[in-house]
Amino acid sequence: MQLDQIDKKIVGILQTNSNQTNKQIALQLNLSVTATYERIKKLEKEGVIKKYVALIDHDKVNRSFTAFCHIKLAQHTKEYISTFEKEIMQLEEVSECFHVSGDYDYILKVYVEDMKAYREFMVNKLTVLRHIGSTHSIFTINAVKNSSSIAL
Amino acid sequence: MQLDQIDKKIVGILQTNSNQTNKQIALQLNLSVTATYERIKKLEKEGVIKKYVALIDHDKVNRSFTAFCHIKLAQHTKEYISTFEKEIMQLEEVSECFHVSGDYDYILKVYVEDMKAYREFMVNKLTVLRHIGSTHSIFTINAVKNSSSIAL
DNA sequence: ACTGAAAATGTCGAACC
DNA sequence: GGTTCGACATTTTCAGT
Repeated sequence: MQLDQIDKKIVGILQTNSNQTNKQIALQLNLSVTATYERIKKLEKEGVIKKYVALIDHDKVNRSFTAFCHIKLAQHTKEYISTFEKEIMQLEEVSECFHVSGDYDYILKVYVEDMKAYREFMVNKLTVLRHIGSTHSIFTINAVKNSSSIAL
Repeated sequence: MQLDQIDKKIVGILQTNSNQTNKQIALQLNLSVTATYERIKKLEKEGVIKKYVALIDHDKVNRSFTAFCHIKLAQHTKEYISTFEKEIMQLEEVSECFHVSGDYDYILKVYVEDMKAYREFMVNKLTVLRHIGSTHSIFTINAVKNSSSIAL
């Protein structure tokens, strides 16, 4: 699907705040409510907009501790990779997992309550996984910017 | 604010899909529409729910290339840190920026179209920033899991 | 892309368990 | 804390143009 300038603007608006009425969005676009409605429906249908979600304040739910965990597998066979990825998906503390280039194979983003909880996560959940070679943890001191949106 | 089990369930539901009607949510909670409505409003008012956003399919808008960029500052004075953080906020390619412990000072998550665009970002936008000591880039081969939600 | 109109929801007060 | 009922305002949704 090809996005024109108006579509891109809609995507920008909805990435910032999706809880606006069609009327409010139409106003920002200088478009009628129906035209806006149809464009949004199309973006949803085509899968450009994957879904709508609520973003939670980590501090208010005791998940202020963010860590990046770099992981090296013991081997790089197809079986090791696929097993590891399946298991990592099950860990609720892991909000993101990327297969990456470089010294390590995976980078995880982990949200837990505090350092104690992170230790428990490492000892009881992560290192019990088979196939893990080594890990390296980086702790965040402060989130300077933490956005879910992408610029178009 | 103290969250009970029902609140946590609401947060879970809205983190997965916020585009449901109160009625649909109430059904999942075995609660009345009004009770559901009031709990959600409270979560919003207290700031537990920060906002609602649309999530975009990166592939469909040509931002399939994800990189983690580790950055070391030249010095660690207050002035260097504050200037760097202000400048990094302005870069639209940077969706996340964390001040971290370890060998490097910052980790950025960068979304661009491809490697060529990443090179341009590095050369024209990142390395022109003053105060940067060194950088180390890690490229993602595959996103195994990429969620915005946190488990409660 | 716009107008107009029906159907569905959001919103909230009130009375009550 | 929870429920139900009711009612108005607002929105969504869609047909016709």
